[in-house]
Amino acid sequence: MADVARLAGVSTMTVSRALKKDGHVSRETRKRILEAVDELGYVLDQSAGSLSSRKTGFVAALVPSLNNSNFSETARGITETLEGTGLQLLLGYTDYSPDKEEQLIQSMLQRRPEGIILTGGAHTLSARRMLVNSAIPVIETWEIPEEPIDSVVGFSNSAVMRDMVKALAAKGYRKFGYIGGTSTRDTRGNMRKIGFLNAIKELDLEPGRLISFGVPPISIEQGAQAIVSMLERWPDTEAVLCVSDLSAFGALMECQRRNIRVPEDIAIAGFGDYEISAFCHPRISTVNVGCHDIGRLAAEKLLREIAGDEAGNDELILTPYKVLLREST
Amino acid sequence: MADVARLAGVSTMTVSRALKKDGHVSRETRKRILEAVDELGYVLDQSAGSLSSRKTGFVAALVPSLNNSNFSETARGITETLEGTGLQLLLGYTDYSPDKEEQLIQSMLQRRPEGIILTGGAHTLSARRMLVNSAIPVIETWEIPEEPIDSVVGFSNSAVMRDMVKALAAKGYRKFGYIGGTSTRDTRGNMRKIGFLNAIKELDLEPGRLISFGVPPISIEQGAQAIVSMLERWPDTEAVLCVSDLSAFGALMECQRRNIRVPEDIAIAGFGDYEISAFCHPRISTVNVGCHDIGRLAAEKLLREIAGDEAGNDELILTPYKVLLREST
DNA sequence: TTGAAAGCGCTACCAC
DNA sequence: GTGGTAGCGCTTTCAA
Repeated sequence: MADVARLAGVSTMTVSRALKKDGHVSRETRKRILEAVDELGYVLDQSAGSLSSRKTGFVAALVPSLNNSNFSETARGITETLEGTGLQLLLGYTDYSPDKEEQLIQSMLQRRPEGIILTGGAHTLSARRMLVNSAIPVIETWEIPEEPIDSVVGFSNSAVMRDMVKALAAKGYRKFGYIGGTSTRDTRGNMRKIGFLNAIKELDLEPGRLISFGVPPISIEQGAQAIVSMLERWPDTEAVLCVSDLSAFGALMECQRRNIRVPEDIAIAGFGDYEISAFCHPRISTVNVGCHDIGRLAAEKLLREIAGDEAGNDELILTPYKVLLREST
Repeated sequence: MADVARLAGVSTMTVSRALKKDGHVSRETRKRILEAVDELGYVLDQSAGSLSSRKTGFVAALVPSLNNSNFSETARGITETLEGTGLQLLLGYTDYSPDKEEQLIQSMLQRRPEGIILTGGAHTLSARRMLVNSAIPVIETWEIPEEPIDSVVGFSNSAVMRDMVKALAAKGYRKFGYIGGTSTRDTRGNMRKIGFLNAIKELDLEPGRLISFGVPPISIEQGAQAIVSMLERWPDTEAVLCVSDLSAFGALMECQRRNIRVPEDIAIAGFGDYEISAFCHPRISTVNVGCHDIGRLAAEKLLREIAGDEAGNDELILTPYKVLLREST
């Protein structure tokens, strides 16, 4: 920067101002400076700037996984909302592990982000402590934690599944099965299973018929394998709910391979409203939980807190969801 | 850090050393320091450390998009390889736009990454200049640029499509159609189309039958719409190649809806070997280009260049691909 | 509108 | 194994 200043015949301070949008610098001084910048191929060093201004321009976001999951939509919502704000997203993958989350939180906080967006409300004690100590806004998403750290953008995963069971029961189905992952670490998956079980109990239907298969996020292939297990153990199952659309799709395709008609022989429903469910044949019933909006709303709330407009106001933003009944049920 | 040093009764320098893995600090001094760190809830400030050590610990990677695309696999390969190296990934989405890429490169370089991974070889002049000026290792991926900036990890998109056409021609298909996106900005998509056309010419088959539909990455729905156009204009088409598996899947499902048999009435092939293609019914013929490996190899090469082992040695790493013929052809 | 001085929080370097 | 000093490249603050 000193080189640029010298070439333009000004002080570094003036260069610094010229490089910001708001800087009060005369038109022609700025022009001279920008020419010098261009000639030298100078690129501002933000790490130095951050240290001095005590604003890093970072925002951290932690998701369980990005591949084949709804969280990629949420991440996109965050990214799009941050675009143009000058904030850079630091993205981390927890792989559904609280320990890995803790480790990521620590390394993210070393970068001094101005805010952080988390998935879910299950964190290690140490992680909670670091977050509180950091004194930056924290947004938890995708569920409703019992003890939120700060603000929340989410919905009740159990209520969603309960609604789906009821919607299908209203169509006459009585013998329900559920396909989910094996891990207890996927708290959202667990809540969905609980919602399923509660609905079965409320409706006084036959319990049981739970197949756990694969580590979240469970794949198409695992959905296919799970439906085979399901039909071996309980051949008279009438409707199967899956923890996600991908497993539902795997189950559907496996049925087609085995000439099991969907929905005549068995109904299949998923979760997440992936594009695949809307265009496969038959189309899969599912739930749209507004993944993209969760990201957008979380980022917007974070921006407001960072701006100081709503600092410290812990808000619970409930996001809407919609059960979509389609040809597969 | 001064607070920690005071509490532990040492200098800040010793605290700094204790907080690195390699620091030469006595067992008990380190213990005392870590206790002080814990008591005060101190978290190291890496932006200050970066400024001083002139190592930011950042690596930048730019991909066209993450949602429903092979690039999410590549990003995962990069992330996994970087894990445990202490390097933090800065991820950016160019949306297939060279201008947006240029803008992202500029903002990434302000963070002083120690290396950068790009998708493709088409960059604006200004972007190329910034990259060269930055003097950090640059890895271009997913294609073979005519004028690489530095090292490359990729394959020939046109050769892949040519091979696919030939594999299908060997099975007896003669009247080929191609479904791709409308944008000229997706250079990989363009190269695939060129490979398709070249193969048709080499085999002396009937030309034409190109449907362009939608902005990349083209969706399942757009694949469905495209096959409808294709069959309206050229009802006797025998085999359709799609720019990606998602569009192939959309085309396949649309055929099922219209009771057009695949592959008896028409054969369909995709690109990318998405999980969906291996498990839908019928399974879709496609090409596996090792998306995950591209990410892994690019990150590994970058790490070697950053370590200085291979600094400045511009390498071309050709990644293998494999045509997979399945039930849909 | 511009400049000078001070210092952000850490680590490189060298001394002990 | 440990500490003192200097300084990374910028922005804040205050003065002109």
